[in-house]
Amino acid sequence: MDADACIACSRRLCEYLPDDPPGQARTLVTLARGERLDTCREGCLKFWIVVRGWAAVSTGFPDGRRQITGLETAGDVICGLVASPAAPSWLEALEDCTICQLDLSRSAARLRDDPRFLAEVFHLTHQRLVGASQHLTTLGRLDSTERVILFLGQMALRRPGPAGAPVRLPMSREDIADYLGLNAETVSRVLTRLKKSKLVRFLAPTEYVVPDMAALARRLPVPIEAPGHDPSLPRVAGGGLAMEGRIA
Amino acid sequence: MDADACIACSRRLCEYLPDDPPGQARTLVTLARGERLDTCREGCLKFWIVVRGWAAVSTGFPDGRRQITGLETAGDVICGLVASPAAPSWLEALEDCTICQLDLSRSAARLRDDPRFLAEVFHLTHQRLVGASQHLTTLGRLDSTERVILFLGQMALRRPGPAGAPVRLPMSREDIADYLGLNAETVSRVLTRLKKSKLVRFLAPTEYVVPDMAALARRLPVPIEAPGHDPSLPRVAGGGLAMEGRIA
DNA sequence: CGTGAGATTGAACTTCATCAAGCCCTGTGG
DNA sequence: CCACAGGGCTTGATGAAGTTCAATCTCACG
Repeated sequence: MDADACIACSRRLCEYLPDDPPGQARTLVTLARGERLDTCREGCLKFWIVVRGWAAVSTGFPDGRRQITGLETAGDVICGLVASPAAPSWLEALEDCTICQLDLSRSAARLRDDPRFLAEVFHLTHQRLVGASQHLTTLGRLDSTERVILFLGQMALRRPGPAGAPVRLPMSREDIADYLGLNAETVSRVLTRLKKSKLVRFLAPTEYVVPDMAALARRLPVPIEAPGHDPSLPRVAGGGLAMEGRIA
Repeated sequence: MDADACIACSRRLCEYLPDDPPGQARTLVTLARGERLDTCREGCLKFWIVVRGWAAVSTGFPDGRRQITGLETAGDVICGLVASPAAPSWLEALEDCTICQLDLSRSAARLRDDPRFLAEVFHLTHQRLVGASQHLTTLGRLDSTERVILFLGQMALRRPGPAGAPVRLPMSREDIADYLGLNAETVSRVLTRLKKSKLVRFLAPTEYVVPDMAALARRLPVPIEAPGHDPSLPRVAGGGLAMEGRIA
């Protein structure tokens, strides 16, 4: 198994794998853009950790409408349990990416009594809930310009490296639209307006620079922050006592 | 303490209260319409259980925009940790209601190692995440008519009692609008259109009947189901082994 | 150099918000 | 008992915002 996977996965969920044969429980999957992994319905305990590239948690309607509920990149953990019986939900590669898939089903009986594991999955789920609630508010109460500004700001914050350096957009206009509850043409129009206003500068259709993050933030009624990362808490490497900072 | 509270609370979180003085850790709060309970920011472990009436989990912007992210009634549990540092978030009474407030902070050290408790809060958070993701998709991809139809259908399913009986709307048009990402006038217009189409019949502005739930459902690209209640699993009374049905 | 996917732009149209007026119902005070 | 006040609901007129459809442009790739 590629050691890079473990570097990306700060949560170290794989330490909960069964001791015996390392076999099928942990696999590295490579997805080409557009490929999907389906969330399992019932009776399985799977996790996906993005190792490289960007992927989207999406849901779809029979008539083709699609909503992206989360954008995930290296180190992000998706809990396979998130599937709802209502609408199908899946993980979709926005660009070529690598996913570490953990199947802990065989250890389920043991893990059900393991406080460290339970605290870890609680923390993951809670982080995701906070992110989902913010995104929900974005879709419900921000207009198209505000949504795009917030998106550009958040992507800039999530990119590793110094502030002010170029940000790469790992997805198409249509993907952005499906994340923001808009359509591709609207996204494009908002982007050209933002270019003209000098709030962002595009080096290429998928690469931009934010010259003045504070100026971006002033256009929004909410602070810009990376979703799913609580800046008030130190990131707990190694997992396990993740509730520490919250239950104290 | 009112015994009704414990009847409403199928989760029985109060069994995790410290044994010693029953004191301040468990209080019944009565809220008049519009009153709020603020989510605590840091270092506390509180839960709210709605005993009677309806309340909303809301967030707000400085400019006055409001988004309701969840509608809660008797038996629903709100995890106080849900607060995000970004925008303020609170629980707001939509009508006069009673809330059982549990403060487990003093037991936190013990609970951090209690698998039953951890499984319980994980389950609560997960249910909430599933609901939030569905609502997010609703706001992102359904038009105003679809949103209102889904809302009316879900409220009908959440009401105890036989299908087809009258449903009471415990909230104003503006509250509905803030839940659905619309404004009050639009909600009103959609409702009159639905009345004319005979899909719903209104006995009063806040009471309606759905003569044919299947007909409602046919107007939607998603099935109608009560948020936060996974129909595929039996409701586990008494809490504790709530992960049983999921991790197996 | 052609091809095709993605991005941009324009024009027409639909949907929803905004502003304003009027209605319904309840509670209150003369 | 009636008049009135006020909150919530409804309805209309208008305009802004976003979508749809279609045409064009850009650019990487064969």
